[in-house]
Amino acid sequence: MEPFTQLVVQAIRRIPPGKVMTYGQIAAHAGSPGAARQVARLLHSMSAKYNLPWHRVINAEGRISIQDEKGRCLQEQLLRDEGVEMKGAKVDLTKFRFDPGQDGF
DNA sequence: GCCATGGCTAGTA
DNA sequence: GCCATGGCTAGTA
Repeated sequence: MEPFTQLVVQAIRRIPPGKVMTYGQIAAHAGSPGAARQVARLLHSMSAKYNLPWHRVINAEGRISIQDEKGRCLQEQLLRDEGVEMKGAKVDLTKFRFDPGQDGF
């Protein structure tokens, strides 16, 4: 596994329940700001295999990015179950964004 | 809503 | 070449 991939996986693993991170945030944290799309691709291809909390990753607008209807419902459900509120279709990032720097990692 | 970005992978030679 | 992004612009009300 490439170092970037490794760091992305690690970052996603560390998102605590009830918090979210954005694709761009994770990319930046893994040392490649601007590589947000790769994070999305990695999530898609590796979340099952590596048992990642994929549902805690959303886009910079605070929206669920997944296209498939079932998938997006599931993601929303999982987030709500953890206490992440959604107003409209959006998560309030000022409240629920996880910042690895500040939150003790 | 357009398009630059960039790490990865499938698929060819 | 792909893409579960993101940031900026044009164009409407």
